[in-house]
Amino acid sequence: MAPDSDADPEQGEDLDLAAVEERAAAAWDEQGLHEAEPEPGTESFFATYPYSYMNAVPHIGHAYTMARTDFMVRFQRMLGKNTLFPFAYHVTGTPIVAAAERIQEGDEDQIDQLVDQGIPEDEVEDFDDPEHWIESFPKLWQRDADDLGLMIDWRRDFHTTDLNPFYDAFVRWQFRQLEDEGLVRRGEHPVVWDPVEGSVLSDHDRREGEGVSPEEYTLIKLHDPEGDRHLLAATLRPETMFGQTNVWIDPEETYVELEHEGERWVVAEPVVDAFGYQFDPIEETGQTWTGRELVGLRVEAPATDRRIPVLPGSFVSAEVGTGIVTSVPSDAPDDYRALLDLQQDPDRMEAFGLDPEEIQAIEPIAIIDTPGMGDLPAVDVVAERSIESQADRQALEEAKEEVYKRGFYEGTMKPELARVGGDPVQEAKDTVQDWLVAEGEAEVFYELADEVVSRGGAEGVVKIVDDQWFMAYGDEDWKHEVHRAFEETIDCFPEDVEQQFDHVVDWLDDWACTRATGLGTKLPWDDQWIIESLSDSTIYMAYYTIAHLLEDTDVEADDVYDNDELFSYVFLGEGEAADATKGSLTEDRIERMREEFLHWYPVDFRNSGKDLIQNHLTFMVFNHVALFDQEHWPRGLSVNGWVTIDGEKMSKSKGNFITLREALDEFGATATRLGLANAGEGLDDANFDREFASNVDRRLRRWHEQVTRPPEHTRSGELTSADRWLLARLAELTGQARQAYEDAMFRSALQSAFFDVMSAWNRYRRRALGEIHEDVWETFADRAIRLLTPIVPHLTRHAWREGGHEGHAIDQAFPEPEPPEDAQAARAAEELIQQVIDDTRDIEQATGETPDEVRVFTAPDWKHAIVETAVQLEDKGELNPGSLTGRVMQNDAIKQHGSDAADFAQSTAEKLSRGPAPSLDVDEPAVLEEARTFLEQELDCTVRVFRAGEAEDVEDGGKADRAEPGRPGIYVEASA
RNA sequence: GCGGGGGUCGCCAAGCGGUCAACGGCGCGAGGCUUAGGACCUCGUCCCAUAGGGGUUCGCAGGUUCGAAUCCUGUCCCCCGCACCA
Repeated sequence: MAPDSDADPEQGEDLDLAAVEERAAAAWDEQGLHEAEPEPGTESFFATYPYSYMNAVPHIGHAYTMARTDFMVRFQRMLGKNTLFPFAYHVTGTPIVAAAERIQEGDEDQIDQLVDQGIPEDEVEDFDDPEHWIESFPKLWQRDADDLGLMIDWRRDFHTTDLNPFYDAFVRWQFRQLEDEGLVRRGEHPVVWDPVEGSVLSDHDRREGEGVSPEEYTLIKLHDPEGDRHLLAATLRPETMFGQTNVWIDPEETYVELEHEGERWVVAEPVVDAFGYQFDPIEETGQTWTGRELVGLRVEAPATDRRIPVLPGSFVSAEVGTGIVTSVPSDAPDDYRALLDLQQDPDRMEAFGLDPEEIQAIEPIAIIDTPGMGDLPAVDVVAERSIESQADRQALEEAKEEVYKRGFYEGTMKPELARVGGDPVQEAKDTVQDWLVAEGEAEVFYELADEVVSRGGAEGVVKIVDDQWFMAYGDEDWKHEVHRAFEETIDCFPEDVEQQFDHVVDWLDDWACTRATGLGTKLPWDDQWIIESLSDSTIYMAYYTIAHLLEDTDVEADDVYDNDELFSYVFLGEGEAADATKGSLTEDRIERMREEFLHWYPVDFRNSGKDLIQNHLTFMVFNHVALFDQEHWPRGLSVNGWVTIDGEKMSKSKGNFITLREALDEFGATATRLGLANAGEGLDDANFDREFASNVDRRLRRWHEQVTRPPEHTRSGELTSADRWLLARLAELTGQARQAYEDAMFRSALQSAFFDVMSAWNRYRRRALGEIHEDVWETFADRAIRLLTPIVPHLTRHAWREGGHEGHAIDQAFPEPEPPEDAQAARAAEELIQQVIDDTRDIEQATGETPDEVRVFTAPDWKHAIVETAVQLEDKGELNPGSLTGRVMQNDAIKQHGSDAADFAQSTAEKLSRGPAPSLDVDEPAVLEEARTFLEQELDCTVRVFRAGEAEDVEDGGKADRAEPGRPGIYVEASA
């Protein structure tokens, strides 16, 4: 299409937005607008959006985040920067594989999901192969992103995992680098395990228990000296071990003996399997007991110097922990209530052969000080809540919650306790656990907080793997460098999130960075592991700079694979290009990559949803800091909230889930973009208002008409005060819009660039009585188009060309404010006019009369003189009623007004100390006289303007005396 | 509990020491335009008021200040995160 062939085929017709969008997209394509090439000597702006996972099409939330990135890119382009906005496809991990499996199985839910996303039913079966997802979804993303008008350079796209040998090579290089720096470490890790499949049971493979993860228990070894074995009691609160008074077992349960590394352990029978996954080797000795048989045993408990008895507790369940509970009646309501139950039941004691005297003697031991609670919180809470029995499960759960929370977060250990006396409970917990484990008095054990069932129907268990790889994000030196990056190189949008990042950096610990299953890149030095999805995507923005020079070129993958010299040279400047040359990979080509990287890097703006603060965005900074020179650390991180639809959270069940495709089909690109800009800004959840998106169309048409069609009545020559006012206002709005765009506050930008510009224009047209100055209109149209271009580029391109300009709106410079020289006076004049209108309307409203004639009396010179003096005094900080009165009374022209002058001085001094001074450089009579016709139109009556003191012959109702600078006296004459 | 962010005129939402009865949008009311409706434009939309004013407001209670929606303290409530999940 020739550049001019679209010159307004529908001029005079209704604006056909869809056609406008289509032509703009075609023209940009033709122009190669989206294809970013390094331009030496030009400042670059590299913006990215975290590539999305290719198991679904983009929805309106993705669109929000992507559009914001695009707004910024286009704005920066208009500032003259060379911009790059690339995109890629994330396919690492298990979801795609799992979903493909479900299609194979004919899973209806999964099929429906695909159909809901717009996949034709007869194509659904093709999605039984993960690679089909990887081929299909990127196309849909590309289609929708293009239709939304994102300025993406698709030549640089790619997908992750070893299905893409080039990216695979890049990630392998990255991990070898990290490994060299000692930042990838190996350790133990509890995982949820599918015992049937013999593999990790990831969230996506679960039928039940999504999101459930292992909980850490401490197994306390309660030594039975008689039998030289240990009863293993499971607890979440090892720090309370100082308060043990007894042990609870379920008398109806079977207990078995296990042997592990020479020790004999006793646990309830149902938990034996779980032990098999966490303790290796472990064997059953064949010895078993009923719980009843264990009652009365006396065991030695760690952290106490007493032998404590094993007692029957009906609340004990083998479903939780080990079926053995160590009893801390001071802090555990369950334990205390069970103790009371037993103590109050002589028959039961007798039935179990217990000595009532001994049982009665058991008392809770105070171990924790909690502000606002007694020494024995469990005792207090059981009494307060009148809990009558250990069988009252719900009341006890609530009581436990209350006591645990308060104790854990606010309590401190009693000072007399060994090792942890005086410590906060939160710290003591770890201290005691470490101590007991080190002494061999306890073991760590994991259990699932809730049931997990695999899609195959197997019940998930916890398994300890001992060869898990971690990113060492817990490393203090590394954290320190990351903090420095936030201080020195990174700007956060909005600024507040920097504190959140700091916090995340502080609490972040080592991150399990490999998985046993799913798609991904194999860990280079241990290929049974696959690098997980958050770890293979931390520095890939660098890969964008060269992706198009590797993929879909004649470069052979083999020449890149494990060619670490290549990446080290391109990204780090290490070595020489010649070192990395290999086969198809020529030195020229390598230099070209280096040039691209140096031109584009670092990332200037990375925009994502706020959910990525605590993982991806932080990881990204960690990895950049570890690998790159400081000059290539990220520069800008931008975060936005979630998108709600018409004020409600988007969800499939509510039926308000909108894909980007649906939005585009319903509203078109322009209204969708405007709706997204209007949806929100900052961290708050944004609201995509469908009504706005469909109604904004009308506003756009009107906008379009006004910026493209010259007004009917124009004039030229001298500028009037109305003209100057509009120019001043446009300058002001330009400044505001510019600042808002810079800060990624796009709703504010839209407010200034669109709504406020239009409302200023409306006022101007009335104010100018329909006689529009042709230069002013030109300026208005030019500003309106440019200011809005980052948000609705299709429409502004069209408007720009209709205005007879060459090229694209997007190629124009973003305007500078450039206020006219007399802007201040122009605005003050307009304020004066509006003041008269407002005051008159107030009077009308108060009196209920409709005026026939309004007489406006401007303040006399002597009042101006007083205000002027007041301003001078204020500037010197000497303004008060006395000083002002004294000063002005030295002036004979003022003094002759006697007490009127004194009173006015008094009130002026008071007013100025509170608010701003009225503008004194307005020739009020002239301004009002010039605006008289306008005033008459607005007030719908005759308006006459007088200088105070020059109108003795008209009735002024005493209002002429009221006149003040900036606030003329007004007399309303009404018939009726 | 910890970290972050909030509670503003029916709804959404700006403001974050004086220019604030408090921007803007939606909704609602009135007028203009129009054959009518819609769209558009204007005015109004806490209470009182026949003169541009007064009163009471910005979760609640105190406080600092000549002056507070804005600062401080306390208190109640809401949202997000506290991970190994993409």
